Amino acid sequence: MTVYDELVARGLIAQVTDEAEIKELVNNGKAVFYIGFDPTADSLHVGHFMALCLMKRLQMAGNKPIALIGGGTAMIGDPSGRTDMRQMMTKETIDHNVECFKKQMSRFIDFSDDKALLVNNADWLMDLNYVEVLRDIGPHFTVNRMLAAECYKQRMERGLSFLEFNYMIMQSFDFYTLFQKYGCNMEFGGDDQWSNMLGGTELIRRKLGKNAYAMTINLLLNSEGKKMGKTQSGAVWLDPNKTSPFEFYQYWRNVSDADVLKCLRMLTFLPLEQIDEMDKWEGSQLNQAKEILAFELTKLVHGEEEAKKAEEGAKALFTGGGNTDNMPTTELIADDFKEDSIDILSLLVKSGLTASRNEARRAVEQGGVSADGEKVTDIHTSYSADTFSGDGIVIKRGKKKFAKVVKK
RNA sequence: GGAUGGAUUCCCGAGUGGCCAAAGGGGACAGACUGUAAAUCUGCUGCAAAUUGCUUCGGUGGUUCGAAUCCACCUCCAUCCA
Repeated sequence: MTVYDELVARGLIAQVTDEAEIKELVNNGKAVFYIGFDPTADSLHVGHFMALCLMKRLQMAGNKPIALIGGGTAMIGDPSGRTDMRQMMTKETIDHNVECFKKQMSRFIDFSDDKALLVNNADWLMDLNYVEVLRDIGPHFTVNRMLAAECYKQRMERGLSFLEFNYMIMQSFDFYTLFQKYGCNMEFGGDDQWSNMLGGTELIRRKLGKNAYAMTINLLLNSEGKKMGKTQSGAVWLDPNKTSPFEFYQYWRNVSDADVLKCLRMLTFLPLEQIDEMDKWEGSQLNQAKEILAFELTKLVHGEEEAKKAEEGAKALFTGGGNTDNMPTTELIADDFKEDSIDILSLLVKSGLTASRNEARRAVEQGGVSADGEKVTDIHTSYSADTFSGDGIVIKRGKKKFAKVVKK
């Protein structure tokens, strides 16, 4: 099976500019392609992860990836797919984020021996001269066409600033620059980037009279049509300090039935035959597929050791037995105790299981809290300091949130 | 620059002097049912020393016994006109 066919089979490809040509390039390792990542946060998230996987797949097939970090474009802010204007970011924040991105990326993509490139568009965007750019690039874009672009449509009603309007031009300029500098002939990106990417291919055709190609990856949507990789508290991050390997594992362990197979296909490197086999599974058997998905992804992102720990931890909590070593642990110090004991509400807040005492109170009143397997029914329950010596006790809030509390 | 309308809790949105910690919906959280799924039903959703107290309706000041609600100024947003 060729790489291209595999990408199709995995449901990754959304739109392409010229299928025949792209197939030819990609399958024969002749593509030099780039994917842009705007450093809007200090960690990559699941959406980026998908793009990185795609890079890896294509790199394994002999193509050369260029990871572009948008240190310059982040100064503008991409309006695509957004209903509100982005918060403007300071130069310092962006620089910091760029560093974080670089570190994380090098864990996935092999940049050694020129096998892949890592570039920052701040290097060529920041010193541009306004009038020169206008004269150089401006004539090749018409406002009419730009306004017709899908990515601006929803913003037409709510207002689109001139700043953001220019994003497409900046991104097109990136492609144009990479094409000349590195012979980059293809751009990949999320499907919401389609219009921005076409801007680049058009610019290259008009300025240089050469063909360049673009291909978009399907966004990872769940069965309800919402972007995956988001939780109530924000994105699922790849940085273990922002989303612990355990939480990461749990996120995938808990995807809905309808989404497991799609995730396996799009995100993991498991052979398609094996995934097709799982496609036949039904009902509770799908839980196994979810375990595989969670394990595989945690392994890719955090390494095998962490993946095993997360899996063990999960088993310990949900199926009983096992060890609790890897559970998030809170240490209590002497000051936390009043008259040598601590009440359940304080305990819940201390361990981060609830945000406030009010929330803790509610959780207890609704029967959602237990300590060492015993349901707590009284909000005045308190525990003596001795309880926490040794292995401490395990507090459970709801079905899926646990914390171990020990005395320091 | 001018005219008009607007800013309410996580989001949408009602409230136009006391009965307002603020309707309704969404989301989130918890319980039941389950498979750590979905759907459904129920509860719940500012904070705390908790039959009470404190902080919150864009900002700052004012009127009033009492202000999300009235007045003044300011900031921001939308629509129309330039």
